[in-house]
Amino acid sequence: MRICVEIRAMNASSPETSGSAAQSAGTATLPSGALAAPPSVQGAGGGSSFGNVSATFSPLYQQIKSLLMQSLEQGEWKPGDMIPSEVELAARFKVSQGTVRKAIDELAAEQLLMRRQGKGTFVSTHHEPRAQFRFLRLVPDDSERNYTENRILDCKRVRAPGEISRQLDLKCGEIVVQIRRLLSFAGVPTVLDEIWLPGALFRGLTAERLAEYKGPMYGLFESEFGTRMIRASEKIRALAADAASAPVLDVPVGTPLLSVERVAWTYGDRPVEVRRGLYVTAQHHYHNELV
Amino acid sequence: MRICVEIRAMNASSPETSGSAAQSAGTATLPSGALAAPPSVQGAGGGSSFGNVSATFSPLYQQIKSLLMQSLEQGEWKPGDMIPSEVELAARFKVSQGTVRKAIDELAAEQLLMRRQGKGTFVSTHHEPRAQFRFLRLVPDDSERNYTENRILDCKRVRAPGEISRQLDLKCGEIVVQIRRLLSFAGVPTVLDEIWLPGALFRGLTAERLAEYKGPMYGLFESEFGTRMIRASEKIRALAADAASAPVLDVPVGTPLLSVERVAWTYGDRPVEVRRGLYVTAQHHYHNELV
DNA sequence: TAGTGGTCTAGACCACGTG
DNA sequence: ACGTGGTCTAGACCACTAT
Repeated sequence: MRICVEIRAMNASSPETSGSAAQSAGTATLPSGALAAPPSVQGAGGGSSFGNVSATFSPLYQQIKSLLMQSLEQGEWKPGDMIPSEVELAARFKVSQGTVRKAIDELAAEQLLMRRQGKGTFVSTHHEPRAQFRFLRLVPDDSERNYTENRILDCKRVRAPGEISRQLDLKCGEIVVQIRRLLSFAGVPTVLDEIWLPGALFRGLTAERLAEYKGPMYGLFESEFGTRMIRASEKIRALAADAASAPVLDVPVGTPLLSVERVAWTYGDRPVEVRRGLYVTAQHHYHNELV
Repeated sequence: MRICVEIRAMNASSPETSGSAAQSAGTATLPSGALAAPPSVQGAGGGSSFGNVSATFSPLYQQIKSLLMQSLEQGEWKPGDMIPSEVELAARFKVSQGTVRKAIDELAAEQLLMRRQGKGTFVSTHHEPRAQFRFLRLVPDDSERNYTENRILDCKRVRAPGEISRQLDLKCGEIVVQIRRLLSFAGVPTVLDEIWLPGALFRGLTAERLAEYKGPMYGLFESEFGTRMIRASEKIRALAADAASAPVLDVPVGTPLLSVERVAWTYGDRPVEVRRGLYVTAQHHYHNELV
């Protein structure tokens, strides 16, 4: 099904330089076929030289950004893929390259795209080494960050506890995948995670699948389940190790631990993961940059 | 003393549109007087249509950014001030408005400047309400963030301990101001901070001065001591309250606390504060957004 | 109405990576 | 040599704010 996409709420006209015959861009309207995707363009119409409606104004580049985001979400370009060049996209959307550029700039700032000069613009992926520690802010006090030993303790499907279903926007009692896993650094148990994922999105996710997978967990989610984590929020507290966690982390009961509660979102601001971690901070710390 | 500033390592030429007589920008060289400030421009020279030296290439807008940063650092525009308009700056630096814009964009992203449509571009300040909680990431679990009770426990000048002098890039044994203060939320002691500042930069800083000052501490530093914190880095751990901190925070010895060690920088990547905080996270949490 | 930042265009050239 | 993103320019118009 192809739907006519109406971009361009209002628009600047072309430069009328002294004596030069620059072709007019005027108030064009993207005719169709630019994208086989449902439209999501807001903004009232308006001419280039008369009535302008200032309510619900959305810049062109924001509309382009939305369209690009849709293409990403719908998998027109997969993680790791190169997307069309700026010139191509400009032609597709019937806007200038500069406008496409500004849309891509924002998507790159949000880490959804990666620009590489001379090569192209690529869809980000959790598989590239750079992304390895994008969400794990725990770093060793002295050494470099190195690879991790990941032990899956548990993986089962359960009815979502109230708090979890609320955070995942699920109906009460819906099925979630519940994972427990232990991360060790240089043989030292350091991170005990408990993870909840919407069952509907992660059919076929088992402890075996998790255990045999080499690489970051978000990479697995992205490649095998088509769910890409693009943003997260964490709440951090200090907590004493209890009888359940202490033996797993190999610390005495009562040891102060970092409690890190994360919610992760995918496209469209949909929460798709709740993760509660307990971090041993004897040889590590949670790093944060304030700007 | 006025020094000739050599901007513009290499440069694009003007558009030679069909038949139009656009004036050439060519390979201009900022003659002088653009700014009464020491130059800091790197980048080798080069013509517009021959040999280009690719080593140490620095885009024009980065050079403009550096010059703007110098003006900020040297106080040509004070916190809260409006800086000259983009058009004015473009004229001053003999570049296009777009180039100035890109420089300002980056400075705004780094929170050094704030753009306000229709009004102008302003130097950020720690006094504006927005900046109040820019560096304090501890937020109440339930309620909104509200004002704070700030009690100065101590303020003295001491020889910097080894670790502190190292972090502040001071010579061993140099004098630092050491402050201890307690933050309470709704009457509940919550944050116990220990702060070290280079003594040379904070002459005249006393407990009285700190106590009587209403408003954020970084605001005081900015207004009264001309030192503006623009960036910080934190290391977070879980720690048990000890005999010294427990009574002040009104918690039992052994209570798990968040330990937050901050280093803050001013212009030129110079560290000017070390701060060690102990946070009670019974009713609060440290909030962090991952992107 | 004037001035500011914000958007958009069109075109030129540069730096980078690959053939 | 070619294609990609990156820089730079010049100019027009829009949105917002203050007067």
